[in-house]
Amino acid sequence: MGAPKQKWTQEEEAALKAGVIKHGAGKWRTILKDPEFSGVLYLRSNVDLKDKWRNMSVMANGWGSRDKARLAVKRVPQVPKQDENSIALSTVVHSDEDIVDAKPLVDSNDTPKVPIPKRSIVRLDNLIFEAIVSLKEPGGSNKTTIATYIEEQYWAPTDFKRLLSAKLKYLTANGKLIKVKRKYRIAPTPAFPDRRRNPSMLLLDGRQRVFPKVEKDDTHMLTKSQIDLELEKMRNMTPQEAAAAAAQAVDEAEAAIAEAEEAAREAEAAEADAEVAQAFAAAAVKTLKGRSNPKMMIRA
DNA sequence: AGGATGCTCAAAGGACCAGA
DNA sequence: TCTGGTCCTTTGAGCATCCT
Repeated sequence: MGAPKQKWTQEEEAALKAGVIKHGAGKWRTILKDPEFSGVLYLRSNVDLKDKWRNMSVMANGWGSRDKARLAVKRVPQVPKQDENSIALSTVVHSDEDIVDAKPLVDSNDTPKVPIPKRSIVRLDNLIFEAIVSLKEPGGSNKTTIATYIEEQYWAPTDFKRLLSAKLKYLTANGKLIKVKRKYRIAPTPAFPDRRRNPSMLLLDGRQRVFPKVEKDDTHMLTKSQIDLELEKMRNMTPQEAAAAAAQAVDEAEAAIAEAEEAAREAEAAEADAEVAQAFAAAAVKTLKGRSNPKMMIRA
């Protein structure tokens, strides 16, 4: 082999985790270019990141790399991007979010089988932001317009309207959206959010940031001069300071992952409850269908 | 407008090395 | 010898640009 083996340090691993949380798995080039991580990951290529993330995911699944290689589906032609992201992070970052899904993403074994269209799986709040941004309506967009936009762009579930209303309400309550005369527009976001408090910050469409779960007294807007000051500070960082910042990012990322894993466990429990409820409902329907006389049904 | 071409990026699989 | 970790190569999708 050409290059000598370079063992991944804890710092690099943490930077990778933080990068995946920030940009998503599969965005290896983006992570490498991110000044927040490039200082730590400068020795790594995008392929290295991908390989390391693959290893880390394999370990998390409890499979050895050889086991996984054997079990791996034989090279489906270019499974769409975001796939690994959705597999690896769906129980981490996205676990507490509504998902708009075009096709079944995984089967019961969490094994991807069906090639998924590019825009197949997205979070509803991201869609709402995307709709508002794309529609560019003065004063914001109303619910109907947003719904129409999303339905045109994505496959929407049957109870989509209800989900949308709930989500709009939630986002407005959280201060992420501003509602004026039935129109919604995006609330201004802090330029340099405290990521310890907003660890699951996500990048929307490479341009706009979404900050889930903003605590009431948790936001602070920065003025332009403050932003300039922050930028200047970053530029003047010594390697040691940059390393310290990276280490801090690592801690934050790990805390975020732990949090997300907890949320995922809760989601799984909720799913199990829902399955039980569904089974009861199905049994009830079956019982009722078994009765030939409709009047009897009503009385029953 | 739309087809051809080239570039970039990511996924996947295999090769290789080191340690248990 | 086996297994895990890292590196390398191949393949294909997406995108931008150029040309007809």
